[in-house]
Amino acid sequence: MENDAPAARTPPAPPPGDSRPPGTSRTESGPESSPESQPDHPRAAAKPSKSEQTRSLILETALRLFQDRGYDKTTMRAIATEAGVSVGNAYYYFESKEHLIQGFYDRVTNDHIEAAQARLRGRTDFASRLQVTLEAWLDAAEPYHGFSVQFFRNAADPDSPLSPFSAESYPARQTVVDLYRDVLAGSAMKLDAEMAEILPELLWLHQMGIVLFWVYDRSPDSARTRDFVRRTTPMVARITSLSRYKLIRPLVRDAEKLVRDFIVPDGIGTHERPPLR
Amino acid sequence: MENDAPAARTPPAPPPGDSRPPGTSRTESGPESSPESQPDHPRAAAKPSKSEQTRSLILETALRLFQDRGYDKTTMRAIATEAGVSVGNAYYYFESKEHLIQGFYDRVTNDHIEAAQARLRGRTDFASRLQVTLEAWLDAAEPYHGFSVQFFRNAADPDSPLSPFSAESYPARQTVVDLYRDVLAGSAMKLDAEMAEILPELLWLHQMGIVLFWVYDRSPDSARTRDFVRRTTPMVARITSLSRYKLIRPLVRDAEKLVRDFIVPDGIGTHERPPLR
DNA sequence: GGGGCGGCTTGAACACGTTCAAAATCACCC
DNA sequence: GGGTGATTTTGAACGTGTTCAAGCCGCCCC
Repeated sequence: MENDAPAARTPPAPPPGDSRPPGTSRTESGPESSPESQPDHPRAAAKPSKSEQTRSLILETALRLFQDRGYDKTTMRAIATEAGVSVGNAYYYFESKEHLIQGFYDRVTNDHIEAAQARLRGRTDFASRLQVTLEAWLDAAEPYHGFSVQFFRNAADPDSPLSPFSAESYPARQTVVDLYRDVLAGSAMKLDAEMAEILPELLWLHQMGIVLFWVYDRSPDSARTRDFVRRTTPMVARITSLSRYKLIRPLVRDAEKLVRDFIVPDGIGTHERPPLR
Repeated sequence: MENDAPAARTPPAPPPGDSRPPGTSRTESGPESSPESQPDHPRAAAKPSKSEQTRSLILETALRLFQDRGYDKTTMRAIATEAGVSVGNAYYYFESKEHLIQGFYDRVTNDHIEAAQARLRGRTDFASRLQVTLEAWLDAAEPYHGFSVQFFRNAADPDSPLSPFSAESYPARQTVVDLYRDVLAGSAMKLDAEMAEILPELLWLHQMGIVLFWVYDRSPDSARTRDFVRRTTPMVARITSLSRYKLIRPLVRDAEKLVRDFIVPDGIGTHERPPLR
């Protein structure tokens, strides 16, 4: 939407450098997440610059209102007013209303990883590790089930920067893939080296599938999804374990190639799709 | 969205009866498609009432503009102007801009069914029947690949009437399920009677999966999706054939129950399965 | 102090989807 | 023809997401 043909009225160009104000890594500035872009002060616990304060104030307010009134009924004006800033200011920190949802996603991801790691400690059975990891996600996401649909509407658009396959989503995605790498590594399961490299990504995809299921699930407390996880995890584990055998590996490779093809590389921008025909 | 809390400003009630103006069956009134829903006047070839003319004029215009400029860049004002009517008039016939997309979907569905039936004639091998059916869909949909994303954004919202699982989508969905019933019935494959009842729905779901893949597929002429279909169809056929065996059937039943749970029942008449053709 | 300079903030203005009360047109009967 | 009620059509107005030119503020250097 932003790199479409200009709206014919936009004169010069974007004011802030190119995209994001400072201190704006996609994965929320959790206590000790991966010191990604700028490993400036790995120690300095909190240096909430004025800018960062404003940013998170807006985000907090938005998420609160989203939960209270739902996404659609929360206007940007309301968010701004409630946060005590101007609309324009909200847009200075977030490219669009939808980008605020990314905040929710980042938060869930962080909570998930933390909770999962706690539950994984001491467990070595792979199926069990996989199951607790997925359940940890469900627990982390449950409070936001109400407007998760909004998030998924964007996920369905491969062009949206909010799509889990997008380049912009790369850091967040990688964090989760790493989690699954750990789920595998910490298990007693024997694995081929190449498969150990490939499987985490596929397990991430599997989680995406579960999430899709969950979005559609209306049962109280997402009981149906939980049931689904409980029942299918052993199957997935079995398949994973089969990847040891030469016979199966090519299949796994194919699957991985497939995923990789859909992930838009962290390179030049979006394949501008011409207006068709 | 329409049955949320009222907008507090809408005084009495909707002006047109309850929902749709006359002559507005969901499956498009193609020139000589299958005289489906109402075989009232099997003869009267065309009685395009003024109302119906206006409606289809608007739809045609919209679809044309969508193809020319893309969905986002086509404004309701542009559609109305181009069609020579007022914006309000467009809204008289279509609840929203997104509902216009339903027109595209209906059209593709009709084209698909027609093409599939032609290609099915003479074929008895199930795998082959399945494959040509899916390929027929790809061919029918290709011209609209450009804005298929738009359609799928809504599909991702279980609440949207545009979701393939919605009650409003019931007729269109049923038409396709019937097609798959035929794909099965016309094949040489032996089937358990109960499975024959259940499988068409699952094959429909399978098609939805392919569609999802296709939406994301950027390869020229959707080559990757075609490849995918070619490679996975035999597998699906094998699984289908396995449903003959007692051991597998419960699994199929489970899968079907799952689908059924997500499909929102058609308002009043719970799940009546209408006479199949 | 003054003069930049760059990050931050503002709010009016814009474009677009959508609504609605009123007007126009049609259908039908006396 | 004329009346009457339904159907269709109109376009101004509204609310919302988004943009942008202009202003503000803190900081550094002379």
